[in-house]
Amino acid sequence: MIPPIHVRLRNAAATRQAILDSARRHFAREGYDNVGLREIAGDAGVDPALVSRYFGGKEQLLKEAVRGDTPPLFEGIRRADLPAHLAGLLLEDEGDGCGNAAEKTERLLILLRSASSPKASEIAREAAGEDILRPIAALLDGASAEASASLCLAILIGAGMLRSAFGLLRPHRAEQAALRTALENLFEAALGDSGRR
Amino acid sequence: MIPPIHVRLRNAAATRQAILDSARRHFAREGYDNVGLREIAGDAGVDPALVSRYFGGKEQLLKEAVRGDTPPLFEGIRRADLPAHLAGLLLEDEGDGCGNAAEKTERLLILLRSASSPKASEIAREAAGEDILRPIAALLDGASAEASASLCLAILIGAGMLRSAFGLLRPHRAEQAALRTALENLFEAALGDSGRR
DNA sequence: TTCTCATGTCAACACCTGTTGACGAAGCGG
DNA sequence: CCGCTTCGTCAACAGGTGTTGACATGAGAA
Repeated sequence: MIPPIHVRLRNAAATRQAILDSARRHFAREGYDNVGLREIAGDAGVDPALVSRYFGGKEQLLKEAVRGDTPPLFEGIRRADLPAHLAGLLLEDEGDGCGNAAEKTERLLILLRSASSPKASEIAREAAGEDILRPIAALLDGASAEASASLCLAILIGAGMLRSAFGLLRPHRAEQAALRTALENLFEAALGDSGRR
Repeated sequence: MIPPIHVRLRNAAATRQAILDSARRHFAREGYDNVGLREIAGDAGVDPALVSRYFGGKEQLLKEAVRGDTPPLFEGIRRADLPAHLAGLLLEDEGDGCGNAAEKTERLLILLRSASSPKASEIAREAAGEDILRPIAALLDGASAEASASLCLAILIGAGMLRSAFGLLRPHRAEQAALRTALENLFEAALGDSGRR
């Protein structure tokens, strides 16, 4: 189902990237401490020891998986686009349909699935603040900008959790548009009266 | 900080209850697989072996902790009261201020903090459906009743997660009322046009 | 008391985790 | 060829988990 390239002879950079990709996939789908280094290394076609060796530990691996080279979640987004964009981040997490999440929302999935772990929650919290809360709040103004952004993050986490862990909020094609507009309305309500800057 | 009664001589029913109480506290605050049987047993003043012996395993303990004797979350609630009641469930999770969550919302915390664990997610999913989704949907009508209830659950999970794992959405006294009304508006938006039955 | 059974304790098991040190082997310049 | 560095593998470790069987000890009955 997930066939990575196992033929990769003594190329340090490629091996490192393969580990990072495998880690992103697994962290996003299972969460930080529901997956072992042996699984991550196995899917990368590598010995588990290399993970600790290259990244200096599982926590560092999570840090690089969360930060790393992925594009920012909010770029060129305006206040008026926010609800639709947020709903899109949630609903497009199926990606290419091969079980791989879309690259842009993979980080979001990693964050929300690793929030419960005590080892990972600090990393997740920091990344969520930097990558989600701050960009959203920057688009708003008024005293309630931060609170509104927090509510949006809450919806992201809750709805993402329902989808990825509970299998809920995954309607058929016919109802998908309805869910999207419902989510957009919800995000709009979370933003409240935080006007355009 | 949490001193349970360690003097409990050979009373099977009382020890069972003590284990269950300790498990509820820990599951609600740390989540299913972030706490060990040794911690739960330790706070109950009991040998860890007794947990497996009385409940037949950690998973069964979670099942009893989630079901159990606690009162239902939605009782005597009408459609018009729903937003305020849902917001109350979230904001009153501090309980007596001694670190113990209010009994009524403890179950909610157990559910949302154990949703990520693969061992516990099935139990959490089932309990969430029975104790939250179904009661909410029962108060609504129309084709979108289930979807609206799912959105409410998403807000509960997300906001609860932000509060318990990230420490967010915990305003000072002055802003507490504002958060409450913001949450009520959010739940109202999630309910959408699902009218009163 | 003595017998008995429920109740609780102890130590150990088997399993899994992340991590590391010692070793092997490929690539490459000499 | 040799020597050397980089890359990868192997086995093992220390720590933690849930669980279980053997043993101790309480309370109550005969």
